[in-house]
Amino acid sequence: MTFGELLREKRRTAGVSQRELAAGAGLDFSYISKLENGRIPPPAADTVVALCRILKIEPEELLAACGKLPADVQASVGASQAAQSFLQNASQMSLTENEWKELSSSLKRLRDS
Amino acid sequence: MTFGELLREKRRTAGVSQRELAAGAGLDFSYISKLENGRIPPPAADTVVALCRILKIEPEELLAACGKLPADVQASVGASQAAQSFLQNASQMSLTENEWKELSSSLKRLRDS
DNA sequence: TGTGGAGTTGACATACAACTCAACATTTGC
DNA sequence: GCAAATGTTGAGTTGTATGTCAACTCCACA
Repeated sequence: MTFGELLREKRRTAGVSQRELAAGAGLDFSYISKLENGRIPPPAADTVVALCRILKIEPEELLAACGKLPADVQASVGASQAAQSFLQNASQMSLTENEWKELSSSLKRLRDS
Repeated sequence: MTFGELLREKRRTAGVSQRELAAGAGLDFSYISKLENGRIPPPAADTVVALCRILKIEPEELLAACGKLPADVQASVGASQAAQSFLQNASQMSLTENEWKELSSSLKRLRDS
């Protein structure tokens, strides 16, 4: 499932036209068309988030489909040395989705307890 | 401590000239000078890693000083939906260095046990 | 049939990242 | 004190990201 195919599916499900989606996100409608048809690479991560806001969906799935991190996440994670180490290890381990979910639980426990 | 100041310190500690460092990493020596003096923004993450290889140091500290993630890390983490969720939560929580280290322990336990 | 909504396409624009090159200045070893 | 090593600076280059604009097509339907 490419980014474009996914975007088209989500947009149709939301029942909006390319023009409506583009206007909501402050983009040109022709740009949406080219994205959906894979004519150009996926947009900037922050643009993906803006599109998801209009489509009223969580951005994770679309972000994952284009392999990008939102700018704020990138900044906060990139600035920490321990986070850099963590991510390098995680990257080398090729974690499964379930393993990432386990880490999310560990994350929650950090502050809950 | 800016990226440039840190780079200069690490380079001096390693006892190499700007020209030697640049040659090892396949760069122009004038580029190193400008980086050290903060005349230009930090280089691409992969270039930082290349510099660290020449300086024989671990890349995390320099990477953190410029807030960037290596391309391979970015790709592997960005492609996972669960990793996207994890990082968005982690980002919002503004984790301390120690908390990131705790998560590294959790990461290790995932596969050890 | 012709009009309006929806989508597609090609050409172009703009900005920034990530450098190089050539010239000059400064420092250091002897 | 001077030659070689080292460092600094300004201008220019190249590529990629991230789009816009104008022109077009296609289709439903009144």
